[in-house]
Amino acid sequence: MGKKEEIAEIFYNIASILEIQNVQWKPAAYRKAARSLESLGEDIEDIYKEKGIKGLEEIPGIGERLAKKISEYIETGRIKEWEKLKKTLPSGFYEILKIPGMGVKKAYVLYKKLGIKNIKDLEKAVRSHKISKSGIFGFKEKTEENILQGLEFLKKTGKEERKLLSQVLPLAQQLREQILGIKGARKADIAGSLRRMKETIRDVDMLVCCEEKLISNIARLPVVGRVTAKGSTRASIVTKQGLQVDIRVVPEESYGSALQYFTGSKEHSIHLRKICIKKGLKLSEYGLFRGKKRIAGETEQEIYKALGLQYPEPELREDRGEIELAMKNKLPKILGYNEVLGDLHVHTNASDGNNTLQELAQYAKVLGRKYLAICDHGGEHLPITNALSVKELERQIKIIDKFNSKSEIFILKGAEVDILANGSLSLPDSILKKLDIVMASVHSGFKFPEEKMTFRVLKAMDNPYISVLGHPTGRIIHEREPYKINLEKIFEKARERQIALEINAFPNRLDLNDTNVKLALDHKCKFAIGTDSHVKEHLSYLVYGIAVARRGWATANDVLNAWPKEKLLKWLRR
DNA sequence: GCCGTTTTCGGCCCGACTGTTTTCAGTCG
Repeated sequence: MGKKEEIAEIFYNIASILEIQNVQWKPAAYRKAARSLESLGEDIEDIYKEKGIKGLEEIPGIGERLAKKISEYIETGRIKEWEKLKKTLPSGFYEILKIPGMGVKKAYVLYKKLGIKNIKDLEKAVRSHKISKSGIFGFKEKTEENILQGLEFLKKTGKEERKLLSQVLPLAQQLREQILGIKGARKADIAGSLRRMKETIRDVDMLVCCEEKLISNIARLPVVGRVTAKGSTRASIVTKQGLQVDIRVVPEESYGSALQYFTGSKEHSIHLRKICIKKGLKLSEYGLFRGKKRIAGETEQEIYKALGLQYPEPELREDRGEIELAMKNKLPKILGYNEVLGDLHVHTNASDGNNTLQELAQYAKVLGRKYLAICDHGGEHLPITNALSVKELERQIKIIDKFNSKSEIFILKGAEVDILANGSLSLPDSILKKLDIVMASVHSGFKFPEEKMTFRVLKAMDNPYISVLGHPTGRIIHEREPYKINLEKIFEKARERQIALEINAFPNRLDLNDTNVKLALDHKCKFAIGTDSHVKEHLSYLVYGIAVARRGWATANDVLNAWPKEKLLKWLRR
């Protein structure tokens, strides 16, 4: 858990205590601040280090008071007010709140009436039916049963991390197809964070337009493992693969407003609703209303239009300034999923890949790619298996030239060279200058202190033959934190030296990530999307890199591989 | 406690489902 998650957890807990104390509004403010911290792209300590308290106050939902508390935590490792507040409740209390269905109110009643202080107490009380027998107002057998289910769920999934976008998207698309296959189902769409293509997903929101009675048929589909709730317009299911899906049945006339609402993000929707209130309108999942009259709702487009806003693509809806720009009709035209023509990071079996150049090229052609950059690892004595020596790379260059002379798909001659500890590269300039594209990446010394790491990468970027900085932060989702590096300095250098930043599309890398892409765009950097394929099937991961670019507000002009081959080669050969 | 093209004071998103007290509070998204 990083610093910002730690602070967010404290804020959530403070919100719980204030709610018990019946304090008005503050709990919501603390929760909003906590959510805001969790979704923060940058490192909270970096922000504080660079811009101080003022920088913290720029974070949405953080004002003067909370900024102070955050700085106190960063400086001293604790928040005095929290240390005082937390003594009012047993330390295990906050764990109980993580059980689905258990909120502050219920947990507090159980603590006060039955002395339940932690999850262990709770489980014991439930199993011995102490709660239902106690006669406490509002707690009977069904409540007990639900707590037990919640406990089981927490035990099973509590440690389970959010799933990768790539694991969820195909399953959700498959479920959507099955729903559309039910007789009488007119429309079905993925909403929620999955529609916004977030890098990780907790659960899926699915919208369906059909007769309400058909919800039972959906609950009986073969992919469905368990039904956890079912009403006339909503059902919650868990698929056999363990994916949580919330399904909502929506009438035709409010399909667009429902899609808008359930796509979120929550912050985007709340911001939108506030604008509505100012205009004397009301927006809900049932439509946009003036008084009782529905003035829009069938499509998302007509809702945004009625509010005087440009239509924002789902990937933009994070309340990161898109609403303000949409008001002024100044939203960027973000990169389209069909606009990327090639893949700029592919490995063959010459280094650590599994497929031959020919197999990769053929599969890329099937996927509609126009060009492909082969960037096998290069250099001797590397911590990377099978890196190519200068001789082997020279041989590969000849093979590619021969291949290109009689192939429809164009192969760029490239290499992924290693940035060594001192900032030098794993291959000499004499071979680099013979390549079309040189990607430089860090593959060792991930624990370097920030200054050493930044210096090392900056030094490597002074090499005249480097065209792309590979996976610039080194993070691997669920496995490895990004290494400490001053990205602002890297971005400045990248613009100065005209080096593109990779958006590595491999599903557990996605590096740069969305917020860093947006930051780099402020520095006017260019990007190269690459799948980092090691097997030909990986070539289809391109979509996840495009999603990151879109979420980072990049346009086709900002992304090298959205350019035609000639323009790309000209840029690379400057 | 945050926030500002009506406000530095006075607002703060909206609705479904659940269990239970059969009218509504709690929880969730």
